[in-house]
Amino acid sequence: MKIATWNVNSVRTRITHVCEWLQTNPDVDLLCLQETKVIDSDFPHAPFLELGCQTYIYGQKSYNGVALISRSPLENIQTGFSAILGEIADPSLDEQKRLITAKLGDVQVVNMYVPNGSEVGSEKYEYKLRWLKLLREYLQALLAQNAHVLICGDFNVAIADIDIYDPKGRENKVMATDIERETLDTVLSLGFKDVFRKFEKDGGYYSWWDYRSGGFARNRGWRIDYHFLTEALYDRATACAIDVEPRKQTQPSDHTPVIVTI
DNA sequence: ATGGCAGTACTATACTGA
Repeated sequence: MKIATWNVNSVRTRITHVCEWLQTNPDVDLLCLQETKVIDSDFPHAPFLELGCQTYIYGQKSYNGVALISRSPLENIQTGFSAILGEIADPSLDEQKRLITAKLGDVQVVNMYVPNGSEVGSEKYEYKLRWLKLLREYLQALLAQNAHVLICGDFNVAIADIDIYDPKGRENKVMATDIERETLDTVLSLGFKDVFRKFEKDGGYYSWWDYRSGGFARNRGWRIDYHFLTEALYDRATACAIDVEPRKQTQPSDHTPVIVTI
């Protein structure tokens, strides 16, 4: 089975890119989208249905939004923290639509769009850290119910210096501070492993490049989109690849797909 | 050191992203 993750930076603007990519990659069973940027009633279902895909969405106006595009029907779709955790102490953590989960075969897939954090020390940065702390509780609950859990998406954290084209000064940069890394580490310590690094030990591989200053042409990127797998799934995985082709096209998303084969 | 690019909502420019 192949599961892909892709922050498309607006599913409506990127609809042609996404559908062409699904046609070029017919063996991808499930595509996890982030930053759909559309309310549910305006989601472009038709192009996906025409490709024989099922759509499961969780969106909001202008910002955030996640979706699952699947070749076959999925089961147990749940959106937001509270669907798993019940009432949460800080309801603001469910106001932004960033989290959807479903079962594909024996794998519980979690598709997420972690908050960016804006600037170190800002209100948004604190929100990101609180969001990640609640994510730990959420995943703990899912792990109690499922043997195999795969979490993927835009994590907005480069987990190691090797995942940044130029890590100089990263201690004070959002997406790369020690606090963000440690907070995410605490989540992953529940038993998740970065499957990309099972197959690739070298640097220079990224999933996001700034639109500005020719970031992609100069390969000045960051690896912030991941699949983290529980142990048995990690062992089963046979490949994990970043597909840079969509990033080369005109009017691309600033992120490109990452695909794991299990 | 700074700004640079892009999408949305709106209809000029602010907000957000990373």
